[in-house]
Amino acid sequence: MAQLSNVTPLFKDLAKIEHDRVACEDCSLYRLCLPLGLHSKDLIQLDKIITRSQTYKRAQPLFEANSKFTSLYIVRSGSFKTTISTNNGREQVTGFYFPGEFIGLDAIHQESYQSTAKSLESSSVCELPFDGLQELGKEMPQLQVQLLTRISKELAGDKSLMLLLGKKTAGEKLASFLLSLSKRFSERGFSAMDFQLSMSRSDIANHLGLAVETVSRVLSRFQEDGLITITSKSISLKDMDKLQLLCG
Amino acid sequence: MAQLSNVTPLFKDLAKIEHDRVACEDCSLYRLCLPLGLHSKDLIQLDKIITRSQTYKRAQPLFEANSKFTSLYIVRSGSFKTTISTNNGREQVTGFYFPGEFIGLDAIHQESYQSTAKSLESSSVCELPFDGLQELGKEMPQLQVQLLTRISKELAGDKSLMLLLGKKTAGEKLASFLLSLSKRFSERGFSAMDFQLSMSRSDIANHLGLAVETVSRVLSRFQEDGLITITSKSISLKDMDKLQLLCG
DNA sequence: ACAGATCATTGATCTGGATCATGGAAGATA
DNA sequence: TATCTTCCATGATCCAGATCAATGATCTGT
Repeated sequence: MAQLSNVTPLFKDLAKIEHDRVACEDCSLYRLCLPLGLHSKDLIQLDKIITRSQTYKRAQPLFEANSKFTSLYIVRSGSFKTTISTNNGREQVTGFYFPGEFIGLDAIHQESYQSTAKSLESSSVCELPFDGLQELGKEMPQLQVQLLTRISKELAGDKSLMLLLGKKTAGEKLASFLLSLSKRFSERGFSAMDFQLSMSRSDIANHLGLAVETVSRVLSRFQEDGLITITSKSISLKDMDKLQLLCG
Repeated sequence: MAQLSNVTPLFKDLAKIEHDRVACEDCSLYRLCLPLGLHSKDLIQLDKIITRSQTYKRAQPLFEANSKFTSLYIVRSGSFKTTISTNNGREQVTGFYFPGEFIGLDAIHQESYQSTAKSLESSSVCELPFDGLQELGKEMPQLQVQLLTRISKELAGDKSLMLLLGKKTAGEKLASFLLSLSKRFSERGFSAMDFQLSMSRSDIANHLGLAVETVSRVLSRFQEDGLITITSKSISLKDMDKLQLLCG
């Protein structure tokens, strides 16, 4: 079967870059991002404390667990995963992050990051030093509201994931996962039906509390049943209604 | 074997009440609660928007999923559980809440609660209307910081729970759960070794992604191995070091 | 104080998904 | 272009924990 031999990295060009100098106001992520709802003059203030990163190559860490917490990050292009570990080294993928999404929110309450964040492909971020953000927050309540809203949304997502991990079968897990990706992609102006999986099968398996082999098998089954077409990293959802039903 | 025939409800008297009129300043939960770090005059403002509830009896809902989101709640006495459900009615216990802890943070980003909260025993709460809180927040950045810190802490806890649900064995799950309760009780000035389980075995099982029978068996095994003593709702941790090791 | 309902414990059996094993495809490195 | 390594798919086997079943303990309401 023909494979796409040279897959374009996901979201690479979503934020039109000139990496290091694009004001929030001009960024194509604006409507998905933190600044939404801020006044233009506030936006300029915010802009001042943001650092736009250079490119992270695949698998490069954004921060490591237990390192000092200094900044929140917003994905600018590409994608990331976060993981936490047990003492004896078992690892759990706690989330995948796409453009406009925050990374590091779970560290705010303490001195150091509790997860490790790694890029899944060639990616970039906006760095928001937390001290600076708090300073700004004193004069810009709307910024605090935004932050609170975002973190609440992540919390809600994690509660749903608990339901998935605790109560769903392998098939339900995969169906839920694919539809959740689909939703996030379409919110970002991409096709809800056809997209690239920037993460490996084993990242998916780990995130959903499954073995890689199970993920492979279930995806193959979904394909046989005409629910999806999948070749390596490219997936196409053929029957979203049936997938929806399958979610449990 | 002798059972405690009439177990005193957990935490019933922690917040010395006179239910409806105890200023935050005088509340025994002060150091665990939201107001921590606020100036005295701010505290008075905060006090004004807080409603102190009457007693919720066992299994009484604090709010239901899909009802309109209006308020955050802080447990004042007793304890609560929150649950979410799949479309086809399977339920996941997403958290247990003790005095000084927030309920409803995952609803901030939307119009309605996404979970249902029910009391586990005779309990009471402080109700914080979210609109009022936001108004206050505009003049009291410290309040926003507190809120952000609390929600981040819950987020971090949920990430750890994902690790537990996805990667731990039944024994590791129970050991982690018991130690986590122990920690929270001792933070509240109670014994870290001896406490009451206000939730049923089936709530525990559900929360940890196990069957009730498994919870029973593992607890019995822990008892045989001298790690704990347990009679109905009363538990006593006999070997915290070994339990710690068992967490994985 | 009693009856019915719910909750907890323990044993017997079953199963979904893990683990083990293999071979092939696709990136990475040089 | 060859070699190494990681990733993915699929088959065979196994097991931790689910499910089924039965009994006793505890709670609730009257």
